[in-house]
Amino acid sequence: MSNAFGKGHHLHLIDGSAFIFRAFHALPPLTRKSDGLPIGAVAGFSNMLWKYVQDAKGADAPTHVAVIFDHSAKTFRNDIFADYKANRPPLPEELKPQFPLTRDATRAFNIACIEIESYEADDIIATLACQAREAGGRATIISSDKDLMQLVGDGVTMLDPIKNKEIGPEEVEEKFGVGPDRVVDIQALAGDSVDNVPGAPGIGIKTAALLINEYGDLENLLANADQIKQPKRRQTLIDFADQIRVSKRLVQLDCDTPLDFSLDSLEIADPDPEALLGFLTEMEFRTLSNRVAEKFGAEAPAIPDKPAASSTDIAAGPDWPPVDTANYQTVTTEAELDTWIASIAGFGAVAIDTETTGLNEMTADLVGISLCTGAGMACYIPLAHVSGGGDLFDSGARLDGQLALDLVLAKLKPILEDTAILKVGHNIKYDWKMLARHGIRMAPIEDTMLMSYAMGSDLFSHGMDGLSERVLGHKPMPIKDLIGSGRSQITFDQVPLDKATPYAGEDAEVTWRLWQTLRPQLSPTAVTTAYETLERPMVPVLADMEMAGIKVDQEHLSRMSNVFAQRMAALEDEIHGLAGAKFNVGSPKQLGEILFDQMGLQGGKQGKTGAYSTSADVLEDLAAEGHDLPARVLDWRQISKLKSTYTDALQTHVNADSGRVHTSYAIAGAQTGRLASTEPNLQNIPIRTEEGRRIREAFIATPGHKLVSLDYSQIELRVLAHVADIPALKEAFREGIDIHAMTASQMFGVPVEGMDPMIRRQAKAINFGVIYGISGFGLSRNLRIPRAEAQAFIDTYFERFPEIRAYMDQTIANAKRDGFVRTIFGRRIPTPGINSSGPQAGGARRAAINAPIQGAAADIIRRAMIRMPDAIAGLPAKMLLQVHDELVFEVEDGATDRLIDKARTVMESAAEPAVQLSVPLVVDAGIGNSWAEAH
DNA sequence: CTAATCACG
DNA sequence: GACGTACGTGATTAGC
Repeated sequence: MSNAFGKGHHLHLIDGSAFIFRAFHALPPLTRKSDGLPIGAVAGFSNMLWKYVQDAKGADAPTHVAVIFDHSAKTFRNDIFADYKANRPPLPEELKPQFPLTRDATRAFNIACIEIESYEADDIIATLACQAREAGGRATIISSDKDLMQLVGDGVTMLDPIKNKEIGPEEVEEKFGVGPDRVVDIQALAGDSVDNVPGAPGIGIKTAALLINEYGDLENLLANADQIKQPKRRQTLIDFADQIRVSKRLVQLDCDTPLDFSLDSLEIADPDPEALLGFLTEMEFRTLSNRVAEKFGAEAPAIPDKPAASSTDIAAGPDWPPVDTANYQTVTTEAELDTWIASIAGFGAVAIDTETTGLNEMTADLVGISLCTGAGMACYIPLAHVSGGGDLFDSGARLDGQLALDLVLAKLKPILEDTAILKVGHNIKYDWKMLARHGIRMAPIEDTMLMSYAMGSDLFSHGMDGLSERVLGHKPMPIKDLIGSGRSQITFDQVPLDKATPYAGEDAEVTWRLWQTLRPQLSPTAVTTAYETLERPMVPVLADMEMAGIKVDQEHLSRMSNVFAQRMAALEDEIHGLAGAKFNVGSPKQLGEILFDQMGLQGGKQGKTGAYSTSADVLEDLAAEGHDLPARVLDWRQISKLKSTYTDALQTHVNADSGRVHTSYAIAGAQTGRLASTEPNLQNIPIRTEEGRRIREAFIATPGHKLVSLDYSQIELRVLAHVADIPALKEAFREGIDIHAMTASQMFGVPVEGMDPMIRRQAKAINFGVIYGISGFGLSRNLRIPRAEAQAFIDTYFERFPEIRAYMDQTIANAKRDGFVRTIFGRRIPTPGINSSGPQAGGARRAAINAPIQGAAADIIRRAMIRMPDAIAGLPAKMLLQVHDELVFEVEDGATDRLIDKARTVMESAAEPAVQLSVPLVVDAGIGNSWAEAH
């Protein structure tokens, strides 16, 4: 088919830019392993081209093909209208270096690659489509861009590559309400916010279609605009006629782009396997090169699956062999240990992992330590292994041949505390605490879990096994293989050494490799500062807080449990009486059946499971209608919750040695940068009800001490005022005005003095709603007011504080562009699902709006906590707890005022010097013998 | 092991 | 124009 393009020929025109952006947003931020070059969009683009090449054979196969790109942002349309496409967000940094590579990819596939200065891809596509048509052939535009739809018809069709659906004249008419030949008229009228085509204000596609169908075309419409019946519409068309004509010139695609090649040069040709595989190998696309090689019957190119040496003194080794767990040394002599110590000192860094008898660092015992200084260079130092269960007589006896724990720790201590030697761990807080219990305070440290967290990838969890599998392509042996699970589970000290050494050594080596791999990626993802100032320094601070624990009055809890038990029994009797039957009050299923089936109360089925909802909301509504049973169930549930989750459970967490409760904080637990508290969770101790607040009386200071609580006042609203730059809000915070009253005053025009508490409550709900990405529905439910009323509140709010809207729009745009948002301190927070459609999209948007606010507040208190130990070093005081915006200290009786003074200063200036907030931070303080008194 | 519920900021 | 609906957590219990 080498004759000139004409009848029987079929030209495919691929919208290259659309492919690139789709690839960029569809894929996680992949980087080339050898040098960290961002490569995700190129990878996706190449995959799409490969798929295209595979599919483009068959009945309706193209004879000619080209991929068309935009050359640069500035085009001749900017001469027509300076602001054309002016509100496009800037290109993501990671994407920029990928543009030239997508051209290389196109050429590697042996497909014509076309771009022309000062013309858009759309112009070139239009011109080529025209030429194909005039030559008597056909053209298919592979794109879903609505701007190209005007070209459809008469031998030209479009193909939506996502839905794999053809777009013909019918589909165009469905979208625009007119045929392809009038699409530009519609676009000229309706404008386009994405491309910043102004159009006519207040006229959308629907109205435009109505008008064009009535008047035939745009010129006729404008000429007869004075006959339009609707006065506003008439005036708009008369006033904005010029702007509409300019808009038409912006959207109109002509067939006169100067081309220096002919259609014939676009004739399809098979790719040259060598060139294609060369390109894919250079990009290090393993899967795709294998596929391509298989197709061509060529040998799959070798792509090293190891990262290259990073810019560090410590050689990573250019060619890591696969992890080999068979040859790790079991260190059992002093000489061996000394050799390792000398080697670590020489390397200047060591990956370390501790093996223990349990998951709780406060109660587990140290069993052994593994170390790694490079690929294949790992050892395990057993310290407290015992003989296994196999031998009844010997079981539980300490195994011979192990070095003494005290000796090993004494020898390791200088290395582990040497400021010139890095200690690398995965979740190193655990190991830090294990060693701190033996008097070793490791420094300096690195934590690969926190590196992964700081990078803010939503691709995988930050646990070592998952991270290793995905980052290193290596699946570590599961701990279950050694200790089993369930009833027959043993502790690590019972694991025989020939199994313990490979396992423990592997953990250290994987940690080492993760460190070598992740650390060079901190900088390209611009999270080095976040990692170094917000994550890593938290480790020793939290470890100290967790080890300190808080004193709990166990008898107080026990007494409360007894009281609660009696009240629950009484309530159960009453409930059974009201129901006329005995049932498990704690079973939502049984309760639902009693309420809605037996008693016939109103309240529909909910959710996928078809079960009735018996949530507090539902029960409260029923109680308000005067039903006693749901009211009693609500009482029962409150007591039951307090008993089972707090008064009972807390007692079991009192440490036998310290008599205190030691929580554990997850640094990488929450997406937003907040901490999470577990075992027990001390961040959700009741306070909102009088009943629950009494549980806080059980958290007490040790004799001669007080508990001091300092909490940030309205920190999230202050952060919002700063990041969204809302003058009215900032002013109020600077003046120290009641912020909710101010909001109410602004919205409802009432004076702050003598304000109705009801009005203030509504304003408060709106203020919080804004932080969460408010909706009329949500607010109406929260305030129990009609939806329309709630929506009116929100409208007024946005009118009074227009900056909020701008902030929200900007944040969502950033999230869509990058797949993450950042706090003002540089923390990166992933926004998964932000580019999805469907019901989850709304949730993703609200999360994206909330993340920089909640995250910045989390950053601020982290910064305060990190500085706190030094700031209060001279005082007889310990920091014990963090509850998101509150810090709790235990302080000697005479030092409370000095502590408050120091701690408050640190907290109120915590944002500085990184960020100079435009609102003051205010910290309230309280002192008491119990947490209830102090808060 | 998941869903429902409810405790906190 | 419809559709679903406040953000972030952890612990407990029921029930498959």
